[in-house]
Amino acid sequence: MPPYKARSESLILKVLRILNKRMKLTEDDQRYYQNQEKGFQGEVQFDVLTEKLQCSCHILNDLQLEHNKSSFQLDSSLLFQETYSLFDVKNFEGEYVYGDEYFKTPSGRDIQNPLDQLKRSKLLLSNLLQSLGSKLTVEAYVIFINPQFTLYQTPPDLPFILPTKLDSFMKKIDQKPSLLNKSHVNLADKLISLHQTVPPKIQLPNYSYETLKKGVTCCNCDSFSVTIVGKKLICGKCGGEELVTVAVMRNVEEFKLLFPERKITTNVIHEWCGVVDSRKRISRVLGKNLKITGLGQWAFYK
DNA sequence: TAGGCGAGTATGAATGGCGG
DNA sequence: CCGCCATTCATACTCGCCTA
Repeated sequence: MPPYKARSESLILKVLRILNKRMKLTEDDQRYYQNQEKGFQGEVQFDVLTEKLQCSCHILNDLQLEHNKSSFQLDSSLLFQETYSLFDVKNFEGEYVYGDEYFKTPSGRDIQNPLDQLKRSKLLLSNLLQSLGSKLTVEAYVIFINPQFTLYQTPPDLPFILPTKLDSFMKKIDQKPSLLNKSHVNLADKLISLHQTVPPKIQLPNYSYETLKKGVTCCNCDSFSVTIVGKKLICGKCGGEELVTVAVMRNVEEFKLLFPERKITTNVIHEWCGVVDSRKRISRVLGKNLKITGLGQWAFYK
């Protein structure tokens, strides 16, 4: 069953991916980026499992909500007839020892116990649902998706689903008796409408147009060693091919993500794309795919 | 004499026509 | 499709004049 609300990469992850190939990230930023990437991969892996469910439920991924001025995020959630299950997906890897505040590891790189966060989300969601007039019971779980994760001395009765228990847990969920009606669709739509696309400001690495590497990257392998042959962009590393038009627009999207406040003009994109030496070609591509506003020197694309 | 105002000039980016 | 070139056009800049 496809999700009722699909997941997409967060803005932060998208920007980090672009920055990672166009500049040298500091060690901290690099680690932060890898964590984001890993977290996202974990969520996607869990999506595979929820989409396999046969039971009657709505899958709502990646909701950013707010209640009483407190915002909270639901990685993954399932709307059943009588219950609303939310899942915090963690892609931790390695061996840890349970602690109330931290999961400890001999290497000293401890990670925070996600339980408090989970309780907070659960409470906020319960209150939000109540304020919307819904009587659903909220259940909350932390899903440890990575098979290479072990947590020693885990107290019993925690809402933790460890990798070895994941299969049976999903089976149990699938047997939940549930029949959905119009009110559930309404609630799902309501929650989606409350979803905030602009997540709370998160610190991004410092970057500037001047210091970023310009050029078009290969759509397969992110390499900058691409050349233009006729209508196509050929990658010297992996041999990947892509229409120049498509490649330029892909680059424009990257530019927009990195510099949302800057105006898109032929010259800017010409410089940004590097390999395309004809300004006119850029201008044509932009004209075809975007809407031009203004005239002459002050024309820009939207 | 300093500051405000506006006409005239410079600028720089897109466009359209043309030949290849 | 591509590059070249003349043309166009909105705004920025300059500078002189008028007023307090």
